Amino acid sequence: MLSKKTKYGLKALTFLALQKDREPVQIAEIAKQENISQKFLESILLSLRKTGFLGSKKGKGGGYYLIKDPEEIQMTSVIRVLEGPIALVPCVSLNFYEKCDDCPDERVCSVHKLMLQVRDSALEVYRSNTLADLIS
Amino acid sequence: MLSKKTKYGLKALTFLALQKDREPVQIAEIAKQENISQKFLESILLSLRKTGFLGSKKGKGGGYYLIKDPEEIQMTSVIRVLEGPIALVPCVSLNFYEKCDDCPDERVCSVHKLMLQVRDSALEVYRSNTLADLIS
DNA sequence: GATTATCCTATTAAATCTATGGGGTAATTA
DNA sequence: TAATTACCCCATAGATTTAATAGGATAATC
Repeated sequence: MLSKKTKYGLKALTFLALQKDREPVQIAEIAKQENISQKFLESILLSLRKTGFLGSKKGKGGGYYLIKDPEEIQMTSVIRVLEGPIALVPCVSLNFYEKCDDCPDERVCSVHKLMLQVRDSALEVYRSNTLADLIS
Repeated sequence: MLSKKTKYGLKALTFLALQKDREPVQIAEIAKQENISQKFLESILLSLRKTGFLGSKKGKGGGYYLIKDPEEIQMTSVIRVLEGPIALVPCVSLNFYEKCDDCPDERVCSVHKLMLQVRDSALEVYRSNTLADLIS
């Protein structure tokens, strides 16, 4: 299941991408428009800034704004930052690989075999979608 | 992330599918071979029996056995029974649909748009895999 | 210097997942 | 028919993760 963090983060990114100019938008306004807990959104936007998706400005007239063009923001990187691994099990994860304790041999593991395919199919979707695709 | 329940359930199904005949296999043996907590596995096998995948036999020489051919067991149904929804958000789920509280209009929701594609791609994988495919 | 709005840490509340415990029931075997 | 075997079922506890909240610090603007 997709976490609220990811869901809210995607909605916020979409909201910011839809702004005509790249003027800063306050957390409070995004939270209100998208029906998100303001404090929770605050931490999400913060992590999106730290990972290079957003810029911020303090003081009056401040807020958050997109730092790149929506066309350049791939869903693979957004998902990995907000949600973590794209794979459903660590043993098929490209960026968060981990061996299973219980599994003696991945090469003959049925779960591994199935989840490898699921990962690849999800990856293809995320790779072929940018933020720009989501707002069109 | 895939739950242990689903992971263990898939491993158990695979294990049973690999038995030459359809002789019952004891919970204890499956648990040992696949490194699964016996009591936990017990509840998983029970739910697989109740949903028509497995049969069981009590008393000496008893255990669980596959009730259908591996070719007839689609991953879509296995996943739905063990894991629940295939979709990552309820608003794009075919079998477990639910409207989002916060979202005023699904048709213009970016999360909805993205997750619809992810669901479809996962669905295609699960539909094209039977238990037989996982053991070959 | 007052106001605005982000920044940061810590904590809590809730939900879900995983595992365990203990006894009950049915089938088999002798 | 008695003993053994192995599934059946309920209840609960422990662990982990997620979601949300609180409170104050910091920086920029007017």
